[in-house]
Amino acid sequence: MVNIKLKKFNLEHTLECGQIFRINRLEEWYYVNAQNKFFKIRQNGNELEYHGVDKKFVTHFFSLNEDYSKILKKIDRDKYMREAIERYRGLRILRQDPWECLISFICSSASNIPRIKSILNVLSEDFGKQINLDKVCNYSFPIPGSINNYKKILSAKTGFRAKYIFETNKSMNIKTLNSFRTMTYKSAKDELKKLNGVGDKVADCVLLFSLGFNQAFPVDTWIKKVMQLLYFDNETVSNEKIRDYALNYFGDYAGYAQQLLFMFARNELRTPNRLKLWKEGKL
DNA sequence: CGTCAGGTAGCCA
DNA sequence: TGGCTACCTGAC
Repeated sequence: MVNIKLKKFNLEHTLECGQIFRINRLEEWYYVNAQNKFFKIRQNGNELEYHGVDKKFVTHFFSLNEDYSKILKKIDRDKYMREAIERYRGLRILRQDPWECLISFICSSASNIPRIKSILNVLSEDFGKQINLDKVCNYSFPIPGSINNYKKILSAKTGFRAKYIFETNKSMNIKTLNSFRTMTYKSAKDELKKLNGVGDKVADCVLLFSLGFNQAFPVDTWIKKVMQLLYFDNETVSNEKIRDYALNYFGDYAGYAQQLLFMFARNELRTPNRLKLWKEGKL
């Protein structure tokens, strides 16, 4: 059991903001597959209850040892961010396993969440190890080197991503991934982008969600829309320009700003019209 | 049936 | 650099 103020952590926002795919909600419990673990966790006010992992794991995995107030203070730059913070307060960046995160986001390109989930589950069933919790059967994410059957990868409905997964499985390992942690943001990103199937967006996701680069600012379609509207007078600008602007504007914790804005844009401003109305204060 | 979805590689100016 | 387009697949 962990006690943490609701204002400083929100399990639902943290797990449902798209940074992790292998989660399942069953009534008030979240069943989570991550880092070789299969555990369940729920939040009741200021209390976190969990089975299958210990306090040390939970504290680390959910970044509970980060100074949340300090982070919010740094990104709270304007009325837009303030509103995103108010609505999704308690959202934290997870500390995921870099390998699992890398493969997951390679799978995410030009896809959607249900499909990504399905691919990752099939890959785990085919190449991972069985783990049980409460008689619920599940599979750990396959370790580097073990996703080595191209036909099986393809039959997980990975499509054109199959070759990226197959190649990455051959060339990448945990040690190399971990060595990126001590590099500069730019060097680490360049290294990741050497992998086929890894571009700016996927690299930034891996850097932010698993390698500790809190300044990484993944630019996807939602972030692009909301950033253009709020900070570029609704003009079309390149992803690179958006990223540079965000890094400069939000600073060391730009990644937290990205997640909050992403949630806000995706959940509440689905249509461009709503987005515009919101900016004009008419929502 | 076309379009589109949390992108990227490859090609060309 | 900047601007295309094809790419697996499945849900509208």
